[in-house]
Amino acid sequence: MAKEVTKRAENYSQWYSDLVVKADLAEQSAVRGCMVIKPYGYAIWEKMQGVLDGMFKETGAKNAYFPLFIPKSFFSREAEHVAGFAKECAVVTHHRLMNNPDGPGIVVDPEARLEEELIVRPTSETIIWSTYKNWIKSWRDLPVLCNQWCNVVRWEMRTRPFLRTTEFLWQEGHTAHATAEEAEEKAWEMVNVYAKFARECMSLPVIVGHKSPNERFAGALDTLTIEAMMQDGKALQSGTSHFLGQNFAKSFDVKFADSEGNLQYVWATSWGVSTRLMGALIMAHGDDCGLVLPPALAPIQVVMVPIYKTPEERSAIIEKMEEVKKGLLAGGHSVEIDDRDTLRPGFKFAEWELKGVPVRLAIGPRDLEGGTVEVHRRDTMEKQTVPLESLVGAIGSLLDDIQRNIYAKALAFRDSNVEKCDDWEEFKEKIGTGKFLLCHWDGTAETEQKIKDETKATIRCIPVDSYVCEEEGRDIYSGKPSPRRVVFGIAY
RNA sequence: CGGGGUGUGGCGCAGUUGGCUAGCGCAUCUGGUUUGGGACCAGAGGGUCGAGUGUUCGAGUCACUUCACCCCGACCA
Repeated sequence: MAKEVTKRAENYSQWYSDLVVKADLAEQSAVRGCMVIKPYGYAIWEKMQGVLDGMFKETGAKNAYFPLFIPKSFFSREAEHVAGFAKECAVVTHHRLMNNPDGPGIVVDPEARLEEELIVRPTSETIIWSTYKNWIKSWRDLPVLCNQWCNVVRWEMRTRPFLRTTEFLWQEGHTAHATAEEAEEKAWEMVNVYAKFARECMSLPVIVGHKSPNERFAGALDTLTIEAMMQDGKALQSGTSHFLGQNFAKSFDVKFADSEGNLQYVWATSWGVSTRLMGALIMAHGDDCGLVLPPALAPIQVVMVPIYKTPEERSAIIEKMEEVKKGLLAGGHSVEIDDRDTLRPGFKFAEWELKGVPVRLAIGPRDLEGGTVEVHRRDTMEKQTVPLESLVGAIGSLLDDIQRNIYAKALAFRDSNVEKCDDWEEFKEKIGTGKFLLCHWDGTAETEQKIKDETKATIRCIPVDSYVCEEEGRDIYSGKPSPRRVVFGIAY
């Protein structure tokens, strides 16, 4: 039996297809780089959506929806933006199919060619700004704060489950402001919303910072990011917030009359997070037994597994469990009783562990007699026996503790893999071993590019709230002066 | 698009220098015993070996062609 367990552990240490598929989160479909998100995986996404949506509303944003198809001509307006996306777009050229006149099957009707091709949105800046043009006339119309939950398509050359799929679900916020200061402040507000969400809900320690010019969003003046470290030491850009300046306003001619009657271009931001966060969750917390979900995002927080021999015992235990469930539901926890009669307890234990359920309760004849419950926590895999009467309170604080512990564990891991580095030879040696290196950088794109070419490492961010190091030094590569250290890492 | 790899029951794989009836594990179905950490025994069903062409008395195995997928790179959230 020990052999069997070892074999499984080897399988699950492969983070992508194996863990994800076997964890019942997703199956890769036959379509290139697309994903089926199964109900359990989708439930996690819905949880994320719910929390984030609430946080957005607190900032004053409102949800809206814009079309999936964007006329090609919209893309010709913002040159820099298009250069960043045009290479990877799906294009609709026809609107009808017909029976194949030369044989069996269906073909595209050549008569049904579109006058103007439609682009399946890779992001919605162009269509949203075309719309904002009509919404914004006066300073009284500002700010405009819209968010959209939708899917987008980017025809990437290389895909990875959850991290870079051809089609993905996301949220994109687009705001318009009267002043640069207000827009910039909004960009910061939103990156901080993401950071708070990552840290408090996902138990994911992230570094907030600026992107270097090379890594900036196409068309942005400044890109703010939250960067996370996965368990292999690689970096994952988990969310971004862009200060777009007046680039889009100028390209789409969005002007407003200020309080003195002067026409001005608006100032813009955009911000988004995607189903990539699901990948972050899996890779940051998962272990050899499967997923480890933070209680705040777990679709099921507590699962109950009955242990019995006879039908009489079974009904008595299930009855007791229903009672316990009521108490837990009243305490605000999501609970499921696994009353499947065809599976043995050990199998169920393993299955729920795979799904990452934070807490498992087992009740058997012994517990029934003694008025106790066996409580198992997923993060540490520890078991303890708790008296029934104090269970609800115990579960509440246990869930809080798990939420904190997962964060602490991830933070400790990251801290132990971030170090300062001032020597180029040492940099080359260490960067491939799964570390973030805090190094001096001369601020030029050329140096960054050279470092990338030689080591695959990029500047993950210029940090503003963790690992901030404002000290004079010399660039790790060029030796030129540098005012501060930045975070280098190998990214997904 | 370059470099490498893999295609054999639902899943994961073995299959020798070509050889006769294509195997194994998991899963499934039936019956029984089990049930506090992924049960066991007995039996059963399920495959035109990715596709095509060729070599051969004979091809899962060799050659060529083609398709699909995976990994590495360029691109990227």
